[in-house]
Amino acid sequence: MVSVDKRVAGRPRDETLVARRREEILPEASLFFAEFGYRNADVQVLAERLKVGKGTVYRYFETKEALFFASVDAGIRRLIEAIDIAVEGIEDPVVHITKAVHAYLGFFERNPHIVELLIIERAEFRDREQATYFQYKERQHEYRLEVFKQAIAQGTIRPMDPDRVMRLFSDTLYGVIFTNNFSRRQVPSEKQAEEILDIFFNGILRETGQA
Amino acid sequence: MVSVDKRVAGRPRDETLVARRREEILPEASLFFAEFGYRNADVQVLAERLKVGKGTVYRYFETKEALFFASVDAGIRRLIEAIDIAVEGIEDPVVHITKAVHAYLGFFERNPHIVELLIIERAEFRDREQATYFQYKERQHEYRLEVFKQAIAQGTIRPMDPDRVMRLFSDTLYGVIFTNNFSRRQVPSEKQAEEILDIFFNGILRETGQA
Amino acid sequence: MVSVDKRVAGRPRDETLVARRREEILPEASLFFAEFGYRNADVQVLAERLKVGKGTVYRYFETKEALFFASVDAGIRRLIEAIDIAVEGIEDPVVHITKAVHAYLGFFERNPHIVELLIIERAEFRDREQATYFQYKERQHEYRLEVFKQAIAQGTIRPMDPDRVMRLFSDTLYGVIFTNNFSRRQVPSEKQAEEILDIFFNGILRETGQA
Amino acid sequence: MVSVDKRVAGRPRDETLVARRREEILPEASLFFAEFGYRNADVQVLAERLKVGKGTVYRYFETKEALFFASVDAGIRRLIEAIDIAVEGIEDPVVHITKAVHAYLGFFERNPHIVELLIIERAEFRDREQATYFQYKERQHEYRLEVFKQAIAQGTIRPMDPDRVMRLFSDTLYGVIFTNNFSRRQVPSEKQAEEILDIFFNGILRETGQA
DNA sequence: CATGAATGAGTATTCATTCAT
DNA sequence: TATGAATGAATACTCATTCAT
Repeated sequence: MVSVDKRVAGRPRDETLVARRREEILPEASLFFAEFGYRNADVQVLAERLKVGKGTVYRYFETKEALFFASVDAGIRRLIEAIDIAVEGIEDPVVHITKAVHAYLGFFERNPHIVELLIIERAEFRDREQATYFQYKERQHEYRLEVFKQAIAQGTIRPMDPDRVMRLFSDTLYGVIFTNNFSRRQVPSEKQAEEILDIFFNGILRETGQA
Repeated sequence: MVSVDKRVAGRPRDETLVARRREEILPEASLFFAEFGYRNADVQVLAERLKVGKGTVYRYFETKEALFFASVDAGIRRLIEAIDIAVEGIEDPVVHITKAVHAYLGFFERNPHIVELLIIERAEFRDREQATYFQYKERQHEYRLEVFKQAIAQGTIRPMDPDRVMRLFSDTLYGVIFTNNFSRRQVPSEKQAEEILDIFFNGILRETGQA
Repeated sequence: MVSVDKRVAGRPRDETLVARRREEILPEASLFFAEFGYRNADVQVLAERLKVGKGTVYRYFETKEALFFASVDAGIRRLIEAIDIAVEGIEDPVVHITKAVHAYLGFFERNPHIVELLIIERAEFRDREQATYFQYKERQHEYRLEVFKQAIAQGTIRPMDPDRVMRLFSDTLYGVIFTNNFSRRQVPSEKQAEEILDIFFNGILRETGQA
Repeated sequence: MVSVDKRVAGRPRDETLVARRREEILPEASLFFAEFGYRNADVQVLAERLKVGKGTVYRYFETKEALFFASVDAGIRRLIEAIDIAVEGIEDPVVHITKAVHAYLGFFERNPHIVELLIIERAEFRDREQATYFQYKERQHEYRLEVFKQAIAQGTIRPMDPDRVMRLFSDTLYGVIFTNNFSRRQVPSEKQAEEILDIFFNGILRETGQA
């Protein structure tokens, strides 16, 4: 991730430049799309914010669309990273899940504009096979699933379909970040995470038993 | 100069026509926006589908934007209605909630394109104070909240903040319909509702007790 | 001009109706075009003002263009009439001219919107062979010219080309009504007429004699 | 992240280009509006005549309206210039006036389309406080008035209100150029100027006295 | 490499006119 | 005859993308 500067001989390798420029452009582009949406976002304006020529943006990203996807992509990658770091080395499944939920909500609390990108992607590119977010999610799926399976195996979680539990977890989180964004709620992510976990873990009925 | 003010009748103005035409246009418009998104939706194309002139569409809806909002609006109203009918007269809070969840998911199973409209509204009109969906939700809020309070009062639901429970419920459902839509999941709504309710009511941990 | 009501037998003759309706529509149409210009004038709006259906307007005037020309035409005809009445039976050429100038300016003082029509006609229909105004003017030309010739013959006016004098007279008046309109001057027409006649008759130089 | 703010120059911004392009576009635009009027003038067509893309026109003029006003403006400025040059350094008021009248009529003889622009401006933008022409005229007013006052003071022009004389002069000229344009008269401007001056200076009556 | 000038496809909206009732 | 619902041609303006400098 950190590009080592191979400036050994006379001319720095282009490879580096391209990567560097892209890294410079993307964060601004994310904020930019989040602010204006896709269609209303004028590349000229982005170029001005970046203090570069419009042509330069196009030099590093083939099309506006590619730039947008790269922005979403970078956001998702950072989300995955944040979660990975949070759960790194955690053995206990319940703690694992807890940490993951906190990391997820915390990430979007710190990067609210990334939610916008997800919405925009879906709204503008309705026919893409799978939105970026879900592509990544699929890749993480097996790994995360393991945690649930483990918890069930060790009896912490009652016997249920791990897949559906996991799906519901992630749907809920997804719904929460959307709704936070839509309604401009200001609940601290820490507190929100605890509430969610409480209900998910313990249910809402007094007599635990059956629905 | 000399002439009776009210002359021969001419074609009488059909007072119900406006309402009728709008009813004819809206369902098609909903599908249309859901298919193309807002910006990519060419009113000309909608007119062709409706087999009317473009001017006719504009005769009944001031602008494309107004048409879009009317489409979203109609969708939400139908959702609210569907839920209201489902819970009508149900006294028991748990049954009430159960019915509502089924109605909600069932509605979007039958009207998947309405999810698209919600997404599009948010993506295109990011600065609207509150998206249509949430405006309606707020209105229903107090009423739905009562159900949770009742359930807590009668001891069915353990003592918790009814507001946050309700929020989480609705966030989850919201996340579920979005995710269903995004990932084109084909889980029957009935089954999905049951899963959600099971987890919400009972939690996922075997030993109920600790957070 | 005053349509006699031939309502003798059962059904009134259509001829009358057509004329009557046109007479009802024209004055309103004149004001209407003067207010909005030609392109910005929406026939629908005119119809509303007249409290008739849009189709009715089209029943009596083939096209919007025809309606506009008819409006201009009616205005010009009224101008000519006003002048004719003013100079009727006046023998003395100087008095004749004086009366005509007063009548001309007085007419446009009372009917300022007709100036607008002249301007609009020219602006919108730049390629018409001769604007309505000038068609009428040509017809009056010979007759008015006679007055000048007479005045020259009898020595009141010094020997000059009667045609050019007359043209300049009319150009000046034309310029005056335009400028009055443009600059929204509020000089009473009586006074303005006198000023013009003073200068035209006597010139501005102290020593009268040669150019 | 590490990068010098000012990178390789790239294509330098040509500061004079904007001015140059506007100069190139305006004359064609003037002819174009004069030919079609405002509403009938399709910017696409203008672009074709200029052999540039439509976007280029819009790059240098915000809107069609702005382009039109700029055209009128440029015309008027050239008129004022032409007159200023003609009267430069002329002391004698009568000669001054004479030169000015010649310059005025000569200008419109050479630039007949500018008359059209004045008419169009009035017809299309009826509610503008003061048409461009009159804005400029006001600015020149005081200066021109001085000439008349001088002539009266030195006794060349008989005692009269200098303001009304000047107004009538300019109204007449205005009427003349309009009428020339409308009726497509082909009188050489030199001759026309002389005629006007003859009548204005000397009047038309044989016995000079007063009306 | 970097730039920004040029381009033209794409689209909402208006309104004169028609014609069924 | 009177009406007004329906129509679709017409057009300003935006902005992604290209490419000469």
